[in-house]
Amino acid sequence: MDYQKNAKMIKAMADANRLKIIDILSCGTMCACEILENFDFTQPTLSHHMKVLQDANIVTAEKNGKWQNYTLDPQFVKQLPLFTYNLLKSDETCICHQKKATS
Amino acid sequence: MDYQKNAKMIKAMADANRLKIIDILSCGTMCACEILENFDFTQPTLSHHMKVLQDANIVTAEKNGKWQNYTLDPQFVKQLPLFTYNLLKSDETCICHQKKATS
DNA sequence: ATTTTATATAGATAGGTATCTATGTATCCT
DNA sequence: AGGATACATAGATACCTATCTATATAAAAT
Repeated sequence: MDYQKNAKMIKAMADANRLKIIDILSCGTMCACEILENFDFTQPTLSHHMKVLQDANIVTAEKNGKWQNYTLDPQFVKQLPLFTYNLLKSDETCICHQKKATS
Repeated sequence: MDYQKNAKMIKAMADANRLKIIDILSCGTMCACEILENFDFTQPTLSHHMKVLQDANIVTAEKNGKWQNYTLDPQFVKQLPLFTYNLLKSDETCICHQKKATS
C-alpha cells in the first residue's frame, strides 16, 4: 500500500467542513454558490477548501459561464472504500508479515 | 452524519506513518517496540503517534509488564467502512436534500 | 458602460503538529 | 542493588493550515 499517496487523500478529508462538502457532492454536481449555502464561513474559505479537494483528486471542477461546477471524482468514489478495505484486512500481503519494508 | 466526530477519526488517520501503524495492527495485537521496528523515526515519535490514535479511539492499549500492547479498536474497524459508505452514498437522508442543516 | 454576481487570489493571523533531544519512570534481569 | 529495557513526558523547532479582510477577475444583467 502506498501510504504517502493515501495519506494525501485522507489529509484532504481531515476537516469537518470538507467532509460535509464531500457528503453534499455525493448527490451530484453542484456550483460553489450552492455548496456555500450550507455553511457559515466566507466565500474565500470555500474557495480554499475546494482547492484542497481538487489537489487531492477528490473533486473535479468545470467552469460554466460564471459558475464553477464541482463533481466528486469517480476515481475517488471507487478508491476510498477500496482503501479502507485494504487498510483493515489482514492477509498474506499485509505489511505485518514483512519488516522494514516500504515506508 | 456527525462531521465533527468523523473528522476527528479521519484527522488521526491523516498521516502516512499512522496509516502504516493501522495497517500493521490490522494483523493483530502488537507492542510498541515491535511496531517501531517498521519505522525510521525515534521512540518518542512513535509514542506520540500512538497517543493520537488512542485519543481518536482507533487503537486501545493494554500494559503487560514493561510492554505496552496495542490493538485496533473493533469499534473503529466496524465504523470506518460504514463511514465511507454513508459519506459517498446518495439517498433521501443525504445532507444535500436539506439546507443549512446540522453543520 | 456600469453594476451586480460568482469566484479566485494575496496576505495576515492564530493555532495545530511531526519531529527531535533530553529526561523521567517502571519493569525486568543478574 | 544496579544496570538494562520499554515506554512516556517535557520542551523546542520548523512547518502547515483554517480562517479572515481586502482586492482582483470575469461573466451576466441592466
